[in-house]
Amino acid sequence: MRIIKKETDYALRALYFIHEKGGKAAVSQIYSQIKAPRPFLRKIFRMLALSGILISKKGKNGGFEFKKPFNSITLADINEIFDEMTPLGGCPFKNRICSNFRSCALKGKIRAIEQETYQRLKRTYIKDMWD
Amino acid sequence: MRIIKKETDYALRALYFIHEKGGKAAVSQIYSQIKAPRPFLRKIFRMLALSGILISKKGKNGGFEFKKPFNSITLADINEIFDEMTPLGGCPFKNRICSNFRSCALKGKIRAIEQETYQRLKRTYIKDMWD
DNA sequence: TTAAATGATATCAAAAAAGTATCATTATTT
DNA sequence: AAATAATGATACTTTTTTGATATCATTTAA
Repeated sequence: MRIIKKETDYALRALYFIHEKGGKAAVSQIYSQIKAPRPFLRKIFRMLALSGILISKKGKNGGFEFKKPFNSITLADINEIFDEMTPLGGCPFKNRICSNFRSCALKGKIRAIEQETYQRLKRTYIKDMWD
Repeated sequence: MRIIKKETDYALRALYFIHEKGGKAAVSQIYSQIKAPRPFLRKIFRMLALSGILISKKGKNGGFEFKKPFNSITLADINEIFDEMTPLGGCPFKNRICSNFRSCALKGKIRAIEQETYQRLKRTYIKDMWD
């Protein structure tokens, strides 16, 4: 079972770091602190910006700052940027849908469990993850 | 998020099929019914036998039958054969443990969520998954 | 004008998951 | 005894996903 991806892990650490630094930082200041590869973290940050978690400032002295308040960000907010949930009525094995899709009783049960876990992520605020 | 692997999925369908067939069947009778590749299902069945879920009978007219009663088998029983949980105190990214393992606050939180999901699997009896 | 930041995108590499192939062993049937 | 049909064991291959790079364009402040 894989709850989160490495991208989510890096994103969480990076967001926490920015928060501690007063709410703004550039990738060059962060990546070594959280042991993330610079170009990978850059990609992650672009997605965080596209998703409305951060605002990016280009140019010298640029960087990223929070758009969504740090205290309001949940683990689900970050996770869903990097990992898709099975849609309602969908099969958890997107690419390997078998021919009994219609009558398949399992997919709904598995998805329900996935959704319960997702609800748990929704209740987890990242600000509390370092307590 | 990936709750179960395809191996678990096939195993569930196969066990249900055996149950419907009266409690005993050979791989050759099952694989086409559940749309699983024969050699893959064979490998899966060997693991189910090694794990004490099934008993195997070799030779002509051989096959597999339940060792553990069908009604007592949970989703967790099957899942844990094919997918390992993060151990207590361990890192969910086994292969990419960073240098701040000791002080890492995240790994415990993520594992706790994983464990909650696992507890849910433990409460799910496979006999009920076709209701 | 230069330096230092992000935007965008294409590509690559490593790991995990899914699936195959093959030969050995065992038991039943003929 | 021989043929058949099942599992045991194991090594290998392929496909998919995840993690990571590389590169060039654009923007902005000093």
